[in-house]
Amino acid sequence: MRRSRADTVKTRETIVGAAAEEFRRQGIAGAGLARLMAEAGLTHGGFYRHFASKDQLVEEACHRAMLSVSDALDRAMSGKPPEKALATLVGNYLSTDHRDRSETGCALAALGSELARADLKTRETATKGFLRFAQLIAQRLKHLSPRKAESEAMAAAATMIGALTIARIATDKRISSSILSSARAHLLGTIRGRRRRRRVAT
Amino acid sequence: MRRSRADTVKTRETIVGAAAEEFRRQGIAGAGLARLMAEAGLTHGGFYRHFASKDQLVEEACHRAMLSVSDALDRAMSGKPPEKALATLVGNYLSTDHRDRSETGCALAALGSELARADLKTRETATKGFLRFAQLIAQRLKHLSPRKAESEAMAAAATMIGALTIARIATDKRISSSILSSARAHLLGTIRGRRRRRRVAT
DNA sequence: TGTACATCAGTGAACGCGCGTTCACTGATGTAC
DNA sequence: TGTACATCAGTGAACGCGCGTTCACTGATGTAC
Repeated sequence: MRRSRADTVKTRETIVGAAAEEFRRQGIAGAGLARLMAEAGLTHGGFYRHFASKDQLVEEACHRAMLSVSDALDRAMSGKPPEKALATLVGNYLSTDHRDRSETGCALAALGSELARADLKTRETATKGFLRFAQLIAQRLKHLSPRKAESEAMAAAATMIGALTIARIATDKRISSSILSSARAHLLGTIRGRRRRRRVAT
Repeated sequence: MRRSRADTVKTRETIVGAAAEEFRRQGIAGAGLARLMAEAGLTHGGFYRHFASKDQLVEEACHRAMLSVSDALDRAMSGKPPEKALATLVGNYLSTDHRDRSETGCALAALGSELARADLKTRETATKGFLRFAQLIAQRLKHLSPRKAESEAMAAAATMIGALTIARIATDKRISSSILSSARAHLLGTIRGRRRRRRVAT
């Protein structure tokens, strides 16, 4: 039966939320609409009252997932000085916790290779999410020119996404952890290392 | 009708080769056995004379794909001094050519997030491929201790895989290219930069 | 404010489709004498 | 070396299944008077 406008909005949010988790857990192709709707407490028939297609849900779920992760990282860094903030970001992103909870983590790491084959709108959303992620880093690289900071931030973001993806592929926990810690060490080295070396030089 | 033993071996190779391309092109879930067998010049019914399941083909195709890429990189570097060799590797891997031809490129970038959900054997094969890739780098970081070289090589490999994956998501060519060039600049900077800075210091 | 009617969120059955997998069948290859 | 038979690579139809999507139906909500 018909629901109130407020309920309708809430239902839609619930579906997007369930999708954002399910896609990151099972992959886009691996997550079926029927199961996903059931997880949102609904039957699958009602899906098309809210969305034109699965692709549209993918785009919105991707958007939601990206925002929630970069917001969480932003919050974790808030108030901290640049170097500490970056260490926090790197530590949080490249944690075993993040690795073991892909359903609430970074969509680019959870869905990267599938997103490359997604439709245009979804890819644009994912790209914007990546740029926002890179910007969280860039704005804290104060010792670099804006251009160089943007470039270094993109590389750092790519390192984190790649390392998390590979750490999830590895079945051997020791190897998986060493991938994460190698990336952490490298990134912290490029943040702090520059400064320390400069001090030695002068 | 029955084929000669030599033909049987050749057919199997053809299927694995077609699969290695098709999986990287369409994704693992997106590549169907019927189409894949047709591409190998066969009907789908004969598939199970060669493989126990799709999963087994995924594992073998992944293995083949990884070997062909690291062999190609190894060949491109052969005979070159370490620093030049690394620059070649980085330049080849992070090229627009590699980005635009995922079907013959690195399986970790083309299938990363799907491999994280693949079966155990496939994930082990993919992990070994990653470690081999990292080793191609590590053995050329002669100015570092073996342990540090391994760690830095893993981080560099993760950077390349992540950057290529994101470059394939971006629909805007300018953004896509700037992701590749940012990662290239960063990696070449960590190879050459260290040395230059050390000279300044001493 | 109360009544009559249109709207539409959600249900559950059904659609066609392509998937991975199985199977009876074929005829050339491989084996045994 | 030649013959008789077993093997099995490849074919093409068929299996059940879950997929995304559609639809007739329901009844509470929203709207118009």
